[in-house]
Amino acid sequence: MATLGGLERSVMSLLWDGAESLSANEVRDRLGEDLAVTTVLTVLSRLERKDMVRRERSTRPHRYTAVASREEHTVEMLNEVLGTAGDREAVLARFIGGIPDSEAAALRRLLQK
Amino acid sequence: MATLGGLERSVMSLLWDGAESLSANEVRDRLGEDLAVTTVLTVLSRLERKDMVRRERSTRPHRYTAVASREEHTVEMLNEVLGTAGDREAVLARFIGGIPDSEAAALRRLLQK
DNA sequence: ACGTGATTACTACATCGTGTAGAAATCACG
DNA sequence: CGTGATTTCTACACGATGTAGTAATCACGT
Repeated sequence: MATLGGLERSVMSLLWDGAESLSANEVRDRLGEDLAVTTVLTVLSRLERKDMVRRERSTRPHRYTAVASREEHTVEMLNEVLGTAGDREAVLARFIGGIPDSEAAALRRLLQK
Repeated sequence: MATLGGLERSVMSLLWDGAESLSANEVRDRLGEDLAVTTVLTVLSRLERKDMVRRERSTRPHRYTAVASREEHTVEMLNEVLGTAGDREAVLARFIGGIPDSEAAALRRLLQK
């Protein structure tokens, strides 16, 4: 599973938001905080190990991209949570009991087709 | 939020499955592993601090119960995950795209009434 | 009221994940 | 081939978790 720390999450956000790949230095610059590049590289390596990030090693600054989109990743998380659920349907029942009407409507529409 | 370790999760499972409250010794006995009671007590205290468990202090072995049902807790987790989602509806759309037909049917039914 | 066995609280330590970065190795360009 | 940029390796602090010993506290029987 993939539980991220704060900095890891910030880095993923950058990779998710901009569609293009980023180098370690670019990541460091876009993070507000004043971090050493090595710090960013460490984080990126860990994210790579967690299969959250792919690294282009053939170029000279290596370039990093998110393996999955933020939405794909979120869906994975949802399924992970539901995997520990016991009774999936009971959980979903409760869940939709608590969502705003507008969203319920959207879901109904999605389930229609 | 509430991210649990392995032992913590095992203890919660016990409290979720049996509906009654348990003492530390009862918890230790029902966990397969051979743990010291103090270990179990520590875990239960931490779960109490995390608001996952309520402790009845007036009795002499103290008795412990889960604050929320497994399903309630799972729904909380789901909402937590969705909170980091960016575009909730996009995520739900993808999610629904991936569930088995039977479950989609169940959801449709639930959204009907 | 008191001792004693059961229960709980306090303290401690190892391990692991994460944030953080220096030092060393490696690369590519002039 | 040297040199600046980049990457790798190593290290350490800190918090969460698993694990348990020791000390404190409680309640019951006599």
